Amino acid sequence: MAAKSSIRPTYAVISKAAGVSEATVSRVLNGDENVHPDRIKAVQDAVAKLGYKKHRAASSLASGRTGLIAVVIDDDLSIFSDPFWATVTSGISRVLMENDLQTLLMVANLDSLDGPVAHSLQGGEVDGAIFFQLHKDALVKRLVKQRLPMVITGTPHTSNDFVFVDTDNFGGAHEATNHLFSRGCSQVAIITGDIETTAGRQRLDGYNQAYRKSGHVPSKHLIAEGDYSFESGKAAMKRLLDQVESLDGVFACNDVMALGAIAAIEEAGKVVPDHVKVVGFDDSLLAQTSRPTLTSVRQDIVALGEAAANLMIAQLRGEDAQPCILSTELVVRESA
Amino acid sequence: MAAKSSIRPTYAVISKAAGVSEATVSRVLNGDENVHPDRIKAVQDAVAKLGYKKHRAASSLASGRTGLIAVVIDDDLSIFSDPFWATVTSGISRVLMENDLQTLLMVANLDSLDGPVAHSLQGGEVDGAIFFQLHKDALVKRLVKQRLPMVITGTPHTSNDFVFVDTDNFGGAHEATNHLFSRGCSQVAIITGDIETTAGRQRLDGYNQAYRKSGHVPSKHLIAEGDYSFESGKAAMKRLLDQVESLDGVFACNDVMALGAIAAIEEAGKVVPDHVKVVGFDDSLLAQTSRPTLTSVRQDIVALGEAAANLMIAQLRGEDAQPCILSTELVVRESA
DNA sequence: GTGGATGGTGAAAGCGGTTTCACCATATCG
DNA sequence: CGATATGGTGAAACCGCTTTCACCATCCAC
Repeated sequence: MAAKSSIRPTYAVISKAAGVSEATVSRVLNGDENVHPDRIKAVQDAVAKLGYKKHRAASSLASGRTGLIAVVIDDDLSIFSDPFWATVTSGISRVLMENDLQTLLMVANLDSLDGPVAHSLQGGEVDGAIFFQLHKDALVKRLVKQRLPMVITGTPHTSNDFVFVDTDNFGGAHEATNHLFSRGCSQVAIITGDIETTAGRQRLDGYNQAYRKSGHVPSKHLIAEGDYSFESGKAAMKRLLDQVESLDGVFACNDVMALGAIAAIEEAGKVVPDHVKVVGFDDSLLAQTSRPTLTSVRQDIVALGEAAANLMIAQLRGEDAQPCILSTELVVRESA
Repeated sequence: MAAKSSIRPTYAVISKAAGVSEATVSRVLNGDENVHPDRIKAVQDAVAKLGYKKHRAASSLASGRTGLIAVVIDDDLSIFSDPFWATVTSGISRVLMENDLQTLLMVANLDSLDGPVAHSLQGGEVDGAIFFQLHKDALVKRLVKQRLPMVITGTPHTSNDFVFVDTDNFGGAHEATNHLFSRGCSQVAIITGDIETTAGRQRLDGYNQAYRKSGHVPSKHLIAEGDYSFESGKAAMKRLLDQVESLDGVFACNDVMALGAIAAIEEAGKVVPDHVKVVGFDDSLLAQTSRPTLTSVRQDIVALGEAAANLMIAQLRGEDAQPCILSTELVVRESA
């Protein structure tokens, strides 16, 4: 038994100080309605005076609630280069902390239905889990069945069963594409992200719809697939420039690929935005520091995290949580 | 009492299945030496067969150990734009998980000695804490006194008392500066980071020493102070160009400022690297995607996290943990 | 062969909360 | 006015694991 660094007061102490039973202390501290105001006050005073703080482990053991929410991140490439998840996580963490919940971070490969993460989540070690960018939803589906409260950040493939929050990928892409047309472009290409992901798919859909609405017809030649990396953006742009001579606008599904595209355009001896206009997505730091600075679709990433946390809290309260789509905003800079 | 989603086996079940007492089950599961091999096997078999997993809360309550390590991040600007901490954290998290410890994420303002974070840490809710970039060490000092195992990521100001891991800021800056001289520069400036931080100070020291070793004398005019932001880098560079006509090299203490510097240089009508060579620090994604691509000092950020986690684990085991400095590597690209 | 280490074990007492249950007051009803 | 709900309360069981303690074997030395 590890020596306790300091002797914390327990219910025994509080109840004595307040002149009530431990049961009543518990009632007060858990917001039970049926306690006489006088005793509520007595307990609260004692708690304040003695600087009492509940012992999490003891509370968990007795109640079955841990006060822990897992934030589960697939152990993927993107994490190491993209500040996105860090920002979302900080939003989540803040809201959870305000609600007296703690954030348990799990970075791991989620393919296995049997890894340590899966065990933790199934083993009742947490009260809920917030997932990021789902590639495979086998694990999540199972957890839903076990009635673990969950929130997905990013739209899942089979959306009906899950509670999720997401940026309005469709709307953002739509606006980006429209912007290029309104700037006078007539041949607008798209460099997609991974279209296996819903975000990638939705951005492509937004592009397509904007294209059709503009009266133009989106040609297959104008669609190049990327994977969110700089190199893929550059390569895709090279292909596009080769195939479509009159190309004068491109919407890249993230900022990194947009920079790749700009690199390719300049290597081809053309100038951004004079010859080809470029719009990115994310409005990351890159968009502000690149030259030319990048017009980009901004998403409120912190808000995304906060929304995820709030949906989780709603579920824990037993309220029913509706999926939530956050709107985007186009930030116009030099590139388009 | 929340209904348990599934009935987990308990010691009662295991001990019956293995034909031993619960005490012995506990001994086996906690690696007690003095148990007969036959019983160890019996228990292990029962555990495997029944898919037993320890109940964390119960274990914590009884043992006083929570199995939780806090990763504490000051609620600062940098977090939202810099992927640095995310990467470190993922390294930490991985190592902790491999050692059956969990990562509790706390993003909060650490100025107050009395906030929720301080309470959690002091209240025995975690077995240890890993801090990032310390600005104020009042809280940390207090926790050290309370004998909470701690690791600081980044060199603390008063280093003697703490266990910490850090990148070799001095060495990296030294190498960067040397590189500029070896490329033929003679007037090499530095754009420092926040020199209130030890990292900022060490990088400046490395620059100074490299300068002296080269036989040149570092002039005060060659030192411009920045704050790690793009704008500060740009402004600093503008000042430097105004003051030192013959300037032909600059070492910026991070990549973002290096990009700011490049922007200022080009605005002044000069060319990188022909007229002025630039070296950054971090080797972030920015360094690879900027144009010209950026020569930068690379630090192994994941390793930094892993080292921090390993130092924590060593402390938990009662071994004494020595501070640890990770070496850097200069990645040469177009800018210098 | 006896006394004292030593290894191996189980019963039982916690750890610090939560929750059930029985109980005593009042308040409400017919 | 007796019978029945209702609010408020404390005693005690319990959550699942850890650890102390007492105890019984052995094993060793003398």
